[in-house]
Amino acid sequence: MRRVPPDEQAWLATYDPSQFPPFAVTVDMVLLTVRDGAFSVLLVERASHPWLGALSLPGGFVQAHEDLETAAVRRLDRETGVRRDAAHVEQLGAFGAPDRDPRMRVVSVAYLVFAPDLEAPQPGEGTRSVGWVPVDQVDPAALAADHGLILAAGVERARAKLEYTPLAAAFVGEQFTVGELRRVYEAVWGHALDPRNFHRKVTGTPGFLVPVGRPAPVGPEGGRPAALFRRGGATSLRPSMLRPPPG
Amino acid sequence: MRRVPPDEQAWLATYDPSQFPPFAVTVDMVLLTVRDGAFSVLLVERASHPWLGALSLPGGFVQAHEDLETAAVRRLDRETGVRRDAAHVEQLGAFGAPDRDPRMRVVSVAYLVFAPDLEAPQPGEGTRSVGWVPVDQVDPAALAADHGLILAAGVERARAKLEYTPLAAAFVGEQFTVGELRRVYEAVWGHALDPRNFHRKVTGTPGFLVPVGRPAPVGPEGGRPAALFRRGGATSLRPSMLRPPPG
DNA sequence: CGAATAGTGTCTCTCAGACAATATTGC
DNA sequence: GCAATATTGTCTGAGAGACACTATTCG
Repeated sequence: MRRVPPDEQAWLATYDPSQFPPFAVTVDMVLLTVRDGAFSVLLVERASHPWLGALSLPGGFVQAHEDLETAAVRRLDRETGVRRDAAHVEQLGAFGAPDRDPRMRVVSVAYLVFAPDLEAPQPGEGTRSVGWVPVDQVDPAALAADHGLILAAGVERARAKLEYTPLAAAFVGEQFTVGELRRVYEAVWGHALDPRNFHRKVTGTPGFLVPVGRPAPVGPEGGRPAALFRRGGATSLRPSMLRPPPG
Repeated sequence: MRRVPPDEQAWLATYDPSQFPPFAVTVDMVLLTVRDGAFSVLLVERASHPWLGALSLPGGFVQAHEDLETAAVRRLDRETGVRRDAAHVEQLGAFGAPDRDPRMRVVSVAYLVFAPDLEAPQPGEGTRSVGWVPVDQVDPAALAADHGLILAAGVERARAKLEYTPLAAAFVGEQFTVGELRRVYEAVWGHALDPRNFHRKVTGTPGFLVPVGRPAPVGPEGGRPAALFRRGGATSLRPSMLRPPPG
């Protein structure tokens, strides 16, 4: 990759890596979905020390030669069955308070994942069980390490991103109706939205939705069949969706 | 801090930290300012291997028991003379490609800092010189390690944050005029803004600006003296400032 | 038919962009 | 006065929120 100059090669040969404080690096994932109308996060129950028995975000140690996002996606697939191309993955940030792990100095790089509602994920190694929990029913203080802090950051980031990106579509399937998309916004923001204004807004924003020929099957509640859409190519929404003020 | 259960104490006593891949953790800073109308970044010339002589972002290794942000702020003060309370500091993200440093596996946590225009900063230890460079005159490929990537992320984050936060005020002094604030937006976005519409927008946004009694001294160009303002208490701008479309 | 959901149209108010006009300084 | 910057005001068009109304299905 980079050409190493000769004098630097000589210097590297005399270099002692142990002069720097050793850290371990982990990845933790805030995997979010909308499930039965509830904005929910995937939590696992730890089957080993430390925090044996506590709920935590899925994650684990980064291998020596592994890219950070690769490490996150590898665990995503193995522990939850979520494939990378079926979800949105972005880095949330680094969390590295000195006392966040009793074993040693650990910096965790957190990843935020938006996924459609999935089949019940399978527990992976080192975890006892796994399941979706509505985010407003999670007790942040009960989570392992600083995972309450990481979860709060992920939830707030998700709520903000729905405003100015088309990422709400990452929470629904390949094809979806305007009503399904609206229920994503309502679940994430915890606010009812006017179906008529919402319809006008999303169908009128260029690049957000692409019409699919066929109509959707009628839902269990009856009603007129809705048109089906796919995600458009837009990466940002201008002007953005407006989140109702809290209250 | 956390109460450690007895069985976990026993387990900790048998725990071997060396079973996890060792990493070094650094902090790098994207320190931005507006200087003579140019959106600029602080770069240092490395005085040691690796990348001897190359330009890089200021930064360094995190100490064993040091918080990440503390490590960043400590270097900010020591290498540039910028005090924490005079600037805006936020985490930009973690950069950890396996081959980004030839010495060993290093994960860098990047911090983004907005500061007013400062006196010429002093070179610190391990750096030969230090100076402000307009961001559009930086060759990203010429920077050490992946600092071109980190810089690009910081610049884009800064441009976006001016839209929906009052952080532009972090680039000017304690007291400032509407014209000074407008020139910050123009420098960061690279777009001329209408002074009259800008004035109406910022003075009409609650919590953005607080009037100070006195008027500002007249500048070198003459003209009517401008009113002075301080930052208001707002943390976000709703509705946001609108960045003109690129082009 | 009524209930439920989908979709269109209409009105009003806010606000951004364009730009005229006035205010206050230095020269 | 003239040049330069600050500040206020006015018009117009885009768009958000409220909400009446029509369309299409199930039972």
